[in-house]
Amino acid sequence: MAAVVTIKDVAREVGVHPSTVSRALDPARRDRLGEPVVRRVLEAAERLGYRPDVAAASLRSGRSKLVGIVVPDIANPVFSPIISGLERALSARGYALIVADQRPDYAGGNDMVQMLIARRVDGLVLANAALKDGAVERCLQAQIPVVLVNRAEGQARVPSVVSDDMAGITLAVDHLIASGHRRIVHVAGPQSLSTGLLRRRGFVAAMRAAGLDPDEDDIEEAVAFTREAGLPAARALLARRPDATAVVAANDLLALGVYEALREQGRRCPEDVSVIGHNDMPLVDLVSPPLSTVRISHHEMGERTGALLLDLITGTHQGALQIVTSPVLVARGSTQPLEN
Amino acid sequence: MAAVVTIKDVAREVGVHPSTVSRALDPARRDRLGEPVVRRVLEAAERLGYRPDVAAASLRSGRSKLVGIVVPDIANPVFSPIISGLERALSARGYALIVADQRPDYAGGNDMVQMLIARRVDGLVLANAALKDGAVERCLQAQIPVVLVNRAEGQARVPSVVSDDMAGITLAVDHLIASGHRRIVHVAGPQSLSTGLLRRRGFVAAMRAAGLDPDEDDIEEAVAFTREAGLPAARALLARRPDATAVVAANDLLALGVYEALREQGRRCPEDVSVIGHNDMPLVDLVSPPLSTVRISHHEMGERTGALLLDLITGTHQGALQIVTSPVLVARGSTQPLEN
DNA sequence: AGTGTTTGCGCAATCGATTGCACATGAAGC
DNA sequence: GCTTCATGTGCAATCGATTGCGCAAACACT
Repeated sequence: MAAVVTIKDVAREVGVHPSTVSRALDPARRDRLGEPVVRRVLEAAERLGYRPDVAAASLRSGRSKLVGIVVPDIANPVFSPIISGLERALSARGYALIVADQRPDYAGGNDMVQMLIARRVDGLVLANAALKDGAVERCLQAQIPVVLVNRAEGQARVPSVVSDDMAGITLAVDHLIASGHRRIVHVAGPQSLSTGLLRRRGFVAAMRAAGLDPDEDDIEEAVAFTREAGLPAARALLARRPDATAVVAANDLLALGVYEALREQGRRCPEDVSVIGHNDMPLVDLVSPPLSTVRISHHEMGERTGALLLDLITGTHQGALQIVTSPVLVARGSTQPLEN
Repeated sequence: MAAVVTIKDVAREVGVHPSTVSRALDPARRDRLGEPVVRRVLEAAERLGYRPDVAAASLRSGRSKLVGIVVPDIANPVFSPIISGLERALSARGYALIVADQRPDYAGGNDMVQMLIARRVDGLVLANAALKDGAVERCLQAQIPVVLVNRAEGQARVPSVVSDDMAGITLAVDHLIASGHRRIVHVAGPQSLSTGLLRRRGFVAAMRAAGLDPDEDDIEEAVAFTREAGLPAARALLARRPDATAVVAANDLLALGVYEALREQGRRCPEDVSVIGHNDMPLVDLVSPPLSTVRISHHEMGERTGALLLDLITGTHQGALQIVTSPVLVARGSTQPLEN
């Protein structure tokens, strides 16, 4: 009873050739057939409980209806909504998603990419691209559609979906300036990542636009986008610039590291120093004080990545290959107008 | 140049039959061959850059080296570490992971399970099982190995990996009792989920063990494991039991809902009321006050789930089919000894 | 030396669906 | 009434790897 139903069973049932069933089941090829046959095939397939064997179809056609995503860390609250949005966009069109976690011990991550290519994925999403990334090369020469998400590449060789990082930081800086702050410093992210680089550039540009001219000492680069990396960076920065009244962090985790550094020094946030993050991760509204930040809709980025990739796979794409989403400012309790 | 290398190419190169190459490449079947042949095949495969076609192998052998997981919400901080741990365990042994997000609009979620079965996954992980779950039926009759994680089923028909919920709640209750609390109430989770049910039972049992006898009014069931559901439940509970000095929440998100309810009523935590959660999600150490909770290692649960499932798939399993991990108490600022 | 057994590898069928091509049927054109 | 086409369906090869079976050579044994 649990015998698996194949296309032949359906063909026998209806009294047609298997190839006819194959065509009837494919909406794109359906119209080459007579309407009554199609109807009978569909009905029989339904009744017998036919499920196409993806492996067989994939072997013959070369298409797997599978998309791979490589992420640095699935559990990172930045990436999980991206995966979620992506999965939503893909499954709506019959594609499934393979998630590969980037092991830190494989520099470049070609390994995961190779694995996914060996699995004959129809497309690939890279959520971990560095500014110059070897994995991108591999995809390019494997002729496989690929979209970068969250982080872009140095040269825009491949499509990407990112937040407007420069604009986001500008939002943060302008918010502080509007509150009267002038001595504003920046905890930057790793400069090997587009997010780290662009946010730093954005910081400098926004400050200049306000007539301020930050120098090297106003910026400290954290080695990673983590709380752990944020703490020493913030310590160093606050030591160099004890008169700073506000800190712009390149992301929320770094901002939390700044919180810790301030606490160590017995300085209060926001009374002594305002702090603003970036991303608006879950729960940052509940930390103390509630973190002001710049909201990026990672879920939406995931969905748009999926849509773009599917268009690329089916060859129906038109429109921009570089999608940029607009961040919005979320002011909470960690920033306040400068007193006096 | 980018021509894909098949097993035939390798065979021709070495001067043996394709079947020999197939055997030489499989460690399990390798020992049936002569050592020099194996060596030459391996060398040639490496040199030519041979990558097995998973679709073809899957079609013929019926094994896909693919495992599916169904989760209620990828972005939920409870599930993402599970996925992460699972992926780690699987990829170490050459399996890839397909993630399917459970749409709320499909009651029972058989749909996702069907999709995964149609993709010929070798095994399935269900992270969303209700106490009586139709999806489990499907897996059972599809004869496909399945492991439940995080939530167990009512009857233990299938293997599962869960935290010891009763023990966890006991930890929480005992911690409060040791701090002098007596009027302790419980915000329970949905009773249709094993986590909700067991934690509630655990609460009652632990209280009784301490010589206290909680009644219905000391417990309020939230409709979901969310902050949003926690708020009204906490409101109702605190209204019924205004003299309560401590609240045990069935998970951290509910505990945060309790925070909000207390704030509404102008009561302070922990001075007026102690609150303890469950799970130790990321960032709950940074909320105000830092949340005392019971730590569950979801990442570890994911890894053990993967190991168990692989054993089941390869038929090499021995040992328990119901794995229970031990939670630990994490006391932070939201609980304090009862004054006076 | 002859028989029996093991070892090592080739042969060919097979998994289930897709697809280029061939062919039959009926309609249309002159 | 015969050629020309269009339309709808069947035929069979094919994708790449796996695997049961069979056979030959090498070895063991009396």
